[in-house]
Amino acid sequence: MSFYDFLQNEGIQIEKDIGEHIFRQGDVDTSLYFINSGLLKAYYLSDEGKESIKSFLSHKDIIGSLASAYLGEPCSFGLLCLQPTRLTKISFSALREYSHKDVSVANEVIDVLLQFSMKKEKREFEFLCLSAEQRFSLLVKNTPHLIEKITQNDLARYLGVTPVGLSRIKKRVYESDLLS
Amino acid sequence: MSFYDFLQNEGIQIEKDIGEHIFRQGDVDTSLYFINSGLLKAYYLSDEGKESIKSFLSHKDIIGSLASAYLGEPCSFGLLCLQPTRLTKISFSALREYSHKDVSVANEVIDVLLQFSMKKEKREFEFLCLSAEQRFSLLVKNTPHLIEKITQNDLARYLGVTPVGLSRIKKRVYESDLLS
DNA sequence: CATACGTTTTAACCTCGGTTAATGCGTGTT
DNA sequence: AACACGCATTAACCGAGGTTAAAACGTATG
Repeated sequence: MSFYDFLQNEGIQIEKDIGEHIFRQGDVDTSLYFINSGLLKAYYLSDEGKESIKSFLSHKDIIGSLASAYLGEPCSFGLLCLQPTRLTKISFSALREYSHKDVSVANEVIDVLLQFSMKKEKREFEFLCLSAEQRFSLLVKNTPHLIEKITQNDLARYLGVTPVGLSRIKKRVYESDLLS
Repeated sequence: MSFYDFLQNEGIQIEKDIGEHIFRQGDVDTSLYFINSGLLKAYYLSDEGKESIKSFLSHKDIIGSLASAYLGEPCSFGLLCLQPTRLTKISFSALREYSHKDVSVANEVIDVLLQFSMKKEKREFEFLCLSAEQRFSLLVKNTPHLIEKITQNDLARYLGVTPVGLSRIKKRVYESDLLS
């Protein structure tokens, strides 16, 4: 038994179109979602209406609200399709039950969580140690394909600046590129 | 068999004094450390000499470089004692071996990783969505005991501002508190 | 006591990014 | 073709925080 067998056996296939939500901020959703294809954004919405993007998700990513699945809290963020998306929905508690019975599934879950933790540590590092301009340049270097698929509004809200701010950053970066 | 049995049986007790390092940025260290007592800071040092503090660690926290333990990379941050500290050092790979043999240990590791992931997501949220002033106010509210133990220099580098900046933020916050 | 060292505050100046608003640029849609 | 709508850029103004340096505090240590 493996994690992917679990996905096959226990997962529910879901298809969503552009603009549709998987869940909304404030919902209780105790599922995890494995993305087969498409593109989504996980985003926070403040009381004042300011949107901030937590992450973009695509093929092979796994997403869900841990606080909701693990603690039963309402989701602190929403999950929205930017492209038509096929996902496999699984129950977090069912996965935990399997993990208690099956040591190899448990260890695959550990691997998933280790990958996830390292990803979050990397983002923490970027916010803590780098400027918005450095975060932008790094993103251009590391995931140029992603940048082509999303609007600059969304890219800005992912980097933690406004669209106006990102436009200025781009101008600075590309002008200094011309000199070198 | 439980995770704490593992700590007892396989762990090595370590004592360190103020100013001593557990490991330095750039080292390869494939251990995890359980903190019995004391206080540490995990911190990044940039090429230009700028320090940024990733986290403060104390009683019952677990720390280690995942990238180093899991992938064998050099540690991207260092770990330094701010108070005399007693730790239990365990081998990451030994823990992984135990997890492969013992389903209950594996599931405790899952719990540890879930807690860790939620902590990192919370910090991501704070950098992405909140101002330095809001992060400071939240820290005062949530962990007032920590603030008494560390210098304002370290607090600033944890919040992602300079000590000068934090001094201004404090002044603003306390002056607006007087009014209410 | 005197000195030295680290911490915190304050001040002056500057830079980056936020805000608002106007303009221009696609790309549908009717 | 005309219009509307969302996206991107630009400009003007503002504010938060960075930088540098000085001053005000401790609190060790000789």
